[in-house]
Amino acid sequence: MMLQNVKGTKDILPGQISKWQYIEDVIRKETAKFGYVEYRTPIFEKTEVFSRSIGENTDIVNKEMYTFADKGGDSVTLRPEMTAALVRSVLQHNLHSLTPTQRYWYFGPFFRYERPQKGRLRQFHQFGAECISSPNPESDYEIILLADYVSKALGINDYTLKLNSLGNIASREKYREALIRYFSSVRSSLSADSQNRLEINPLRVLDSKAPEDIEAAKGSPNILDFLDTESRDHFELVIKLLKQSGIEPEICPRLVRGLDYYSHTVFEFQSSALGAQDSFGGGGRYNELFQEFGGKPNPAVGFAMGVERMLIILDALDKYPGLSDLPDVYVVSGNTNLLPYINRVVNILRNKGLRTLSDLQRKSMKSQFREANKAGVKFVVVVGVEEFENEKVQIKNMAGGEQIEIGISELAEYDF
RNA sequence: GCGGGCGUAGCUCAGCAGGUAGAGCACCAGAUUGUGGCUCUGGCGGUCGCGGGUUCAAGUCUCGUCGCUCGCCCCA
Repeated sequence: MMLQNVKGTKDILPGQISKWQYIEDVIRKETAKFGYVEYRTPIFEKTEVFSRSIGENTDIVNKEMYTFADKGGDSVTLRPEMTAALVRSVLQHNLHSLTPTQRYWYFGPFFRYERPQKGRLRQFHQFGAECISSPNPESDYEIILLADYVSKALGINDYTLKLNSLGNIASREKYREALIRYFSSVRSSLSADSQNRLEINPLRVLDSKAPEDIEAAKGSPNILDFLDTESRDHFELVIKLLKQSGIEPEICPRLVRGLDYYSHTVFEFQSSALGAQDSFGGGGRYNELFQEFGGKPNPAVGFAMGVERMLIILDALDKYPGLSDLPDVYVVSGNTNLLPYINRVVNILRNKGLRTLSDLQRKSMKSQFREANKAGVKFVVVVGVEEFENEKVQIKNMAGGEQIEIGISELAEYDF
């Protein structure tokens, strides 16, 4: 084999690019409806940006980060997610003190060193949004609604919204203790992985896929029973607002997420069109992250959606509108001596705004027609010796086959 | 890091119980010398992922290796 791409990376080939552009267009339109503005940060950051925020004992930090020392000896990391980088940037530029609320969206590549499988790559793309500086449930609602708008605008109508609350820090700590007590009592029936999780992050025993863990988790305490009044009120208003907007969340008390910085609301968007990795989006509230970075406490909530996973869903649903990046016109000629005249014609067409091709291979007229046909143009403009001598061009409609002749002086005004 | 499946022309694949490679599509060119799509004819194109082993002989058996893919872990 010749040189190949790096494992877990994908070339986005020209035949696929219109799908990407379509998704990006939809994202721009929908986020604009909510008044969110785009945010771009560097592809890599100092390693502490992620290790400190995401959690030292998460898989992302432990084994999935692309971390390396640069020539100066600094440890840098290809971003595995956006939230930490964006919080770093907002703090650095004091954007959180310029307006009451900050609303941002982003789109770009992210990197995680994992074994690739369906819907999981080492370089993948996420679209996401962050709503910063509001502690209130209406911002949780707004963020989920934005994800809903984008999903539905893309035609993903039948997704499942899984929703849970981890509560505030006090609630979560109480629950954590109860959970450790419970799982310790059935420890021997847990999978090896989960016995390990019990030490590191007991919440994650809950969403294990191992049958014995699922069985064991059935009798586990319910996190929702541990929410204090503040946490419960918050969660209930989020649910109420969503329902009023026609979004029916599925309450999943065992939904926890792999990033340590979440509290209160957490959620996932799932679709049956995907494989084992069935969630195409997820997010939650992160009220403590600003402090982690040394800033003043500042509440926020956000989500991220996997673009490749949305693509899988759209492919399965065949949900693309008529996407076309086909050229409009091909200028055919059999005679290279006519190049100046050909180019004059080509330029007139391009200045009309038509996507115009011409032959670069010095092929026969027949071959040029074949290429024109394959390219999918609606019109061929024929420029031969006779046309040159008479200052004319032939215009052939490829669909019907009819052909007319007009003067080159009329070409600029001709209605194709 | 672990487990399953796969690896033959650009693509999709065939190749029976081992005897030194085929099809369709795609691509290129012709079918009475300025015109496509249909049809016909011809052409280009493969060290059968790579390396070792068994054999007179391996795409076909065997071992290893690499790659792809699906799944586990975890996430988007």
